[in-house]
Amino acid sequence: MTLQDVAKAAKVSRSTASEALAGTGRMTAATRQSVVEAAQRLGYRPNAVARSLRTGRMRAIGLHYLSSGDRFASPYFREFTTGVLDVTQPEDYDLTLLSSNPEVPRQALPRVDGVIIADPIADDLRAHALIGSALPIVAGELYPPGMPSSPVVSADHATALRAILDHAHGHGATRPALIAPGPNSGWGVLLRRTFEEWCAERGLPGTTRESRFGDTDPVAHTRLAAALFAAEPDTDLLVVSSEVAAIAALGVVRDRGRHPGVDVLLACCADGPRLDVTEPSITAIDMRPRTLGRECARMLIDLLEGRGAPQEDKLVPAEVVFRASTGAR
Amino acid sequence: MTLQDVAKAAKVSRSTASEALAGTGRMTAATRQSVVEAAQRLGYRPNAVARSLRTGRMRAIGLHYLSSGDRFASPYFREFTTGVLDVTQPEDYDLTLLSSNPEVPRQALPRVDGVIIADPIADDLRAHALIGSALPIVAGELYPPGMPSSPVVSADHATALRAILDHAHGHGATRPALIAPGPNSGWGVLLRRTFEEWCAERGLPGTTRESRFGDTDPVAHTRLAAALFAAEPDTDLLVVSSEVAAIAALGVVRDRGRHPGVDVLLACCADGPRLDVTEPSITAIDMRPRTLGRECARMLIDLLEGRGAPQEDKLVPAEVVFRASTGAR
DNA sequence: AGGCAGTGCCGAATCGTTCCGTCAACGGCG
DNA sequence: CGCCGTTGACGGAACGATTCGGCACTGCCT
Repeated sequence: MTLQDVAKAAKVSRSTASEALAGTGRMTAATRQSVVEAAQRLGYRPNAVARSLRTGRMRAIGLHYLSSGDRFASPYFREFTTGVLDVTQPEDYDLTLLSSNPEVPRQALPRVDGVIIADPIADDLRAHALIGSALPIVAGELYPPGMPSSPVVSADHATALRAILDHAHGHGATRPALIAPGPNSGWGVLLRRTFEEWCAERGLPGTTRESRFGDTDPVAHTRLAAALFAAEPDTDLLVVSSEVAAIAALGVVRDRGRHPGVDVLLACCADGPRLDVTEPSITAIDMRPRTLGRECARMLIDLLEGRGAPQEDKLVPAEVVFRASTGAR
Repeated sequence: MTLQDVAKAAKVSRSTASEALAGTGRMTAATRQSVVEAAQRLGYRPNAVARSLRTGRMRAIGLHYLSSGDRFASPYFREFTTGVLDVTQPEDYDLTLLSSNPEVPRQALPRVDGVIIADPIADDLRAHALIGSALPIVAGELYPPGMPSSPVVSADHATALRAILDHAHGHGATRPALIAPGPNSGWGVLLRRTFEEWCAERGLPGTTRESRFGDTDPVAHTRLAAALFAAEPDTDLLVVSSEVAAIAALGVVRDRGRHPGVDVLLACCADGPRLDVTEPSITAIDMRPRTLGRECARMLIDLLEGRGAPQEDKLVPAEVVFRASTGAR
């Protein structure tokens, strides 16, 4: 059922049929009408692929995660995706979750008008390929250093982290430590830099350790926290990056006979549902993933539709949820 | 950067270039090599749209929800989607969340090889359009009566519901009631039929009420439950369909001075995170959305790749999580 | 030498649209 | 009557790949 068939049925040429249905071109109302009726009658539906080939437009945007399958199990990415849908839906864009099976590197360019890269990671080859593809790209969260970049929408982790540090300092903490991802994640870099700057400003000795971005293995996190306390037994404030790490850290603090929320303050850079129900509950940064997703999609679509001109990086506020682990009652 | 350019650079024809890169055709190793190098050098990436137009294959499947934006906020659909990704990812298929902005009905056929319809609803025009499109379709959950259908993967709600009813009956319940969605959802129809059959088998008087599929307004559910108890004050077992409805029902039971889990047993046909923390916690059916998503994707991809031939409906087991509301200690 | 089987590469058609240039018909006007 | 502007519709060239039949050439066998 192609345009050709409709044209034949309406006894006009392909081009006339096309223009009739598109509402463009010059023709009598009667002609247009008869084409529309023929299309209706035959149940004609335009072939989106052919149309896209001709026009170069897809009305779809892509979403790329480092290994989507696993990532998608995390509440953060689900929320992020929901935020993206909040915008693509009313704008009538499809959202394509780009496959990222690392064993089958995709050669061809995705069938989308632009791509959102959620949390770009330095060694993600697919992300590099996308960035090098001339497709419009918007990133959710900062690029790690040395990665080719694009406009970025990120949460204001720095301000939020400082709020936590200030708060803990106000409660008497003077031996802070940070466990955060290494330099392959822009987020880790920012956390570390912010932490170190803050320590320098206060003249405090800051300890840092490096975790693996996206690591959900509690054992690894426990080991990391234990090693940190072994080396720096006087630590009285520990900031970790992920929910899993926070829960692991809680266990380690307890095992050492210390009292979380009292003589060791604990905080997490990424809020999660479990942090509210631990004992004590754990202070965390709400990164506003849904808002972030929304802003990414908004920026990308504005870019594609040529609305506004800005295309500058955007910072969305993040909020600290203070809980018992930093002394809140 | 098209195949043409590569061909020119390698001093061969378009067709030879195409075949060289695809690994097909007959040519000397040297020729093939030089094409590959030219492609490499020029940074050539095949245009997926052109390729799809020619071959008719997209290597992408679509996912349709009734109004994706909202739906996607629900844990059920997120889990379902994660399950779909579990399969599409390793198979290297993209997953397109089909836009379903109801105000801009899509004319064109989606750029996908097949579609999964999650929870088909009778009055969903887009679902009808998809089914009528000759694209391979797999549905997650039963079709409502009167809807054109396709292979279906569904959870075994009937067995699970019967398990709940039997269990409650064993605890002495003799006045059962069911509040479930009406005939526009296959799920609602199944629940109602199962309930009525069970009541008939036991010779018990069963009361039923109709809720709106996907309704997340607590007020509506409260009203429904209150009306039910007003009409049938002796009800000693209430089964509702959704998390929101269950929590609303709990309130209603309490307001009437009855004791949920003791003199009124309560159960829900769809488990959710909050049902575990209510007081008393509420017995519910775990519909295994992730498994369901996986099975849908598996079936669709098998269909597309021509593997196996079955394409028969599939039933995945659902499990009842017995909690305090049905008398579990 | 002539025939025949292989080999290596190319030309051209095709997928279904969109869009621009062209053209015949027609009516109005000087 | 001849010219011109307008109208309505059409033809054909893209868009960028895939695919297959065919053609020239080589080398071997008889």
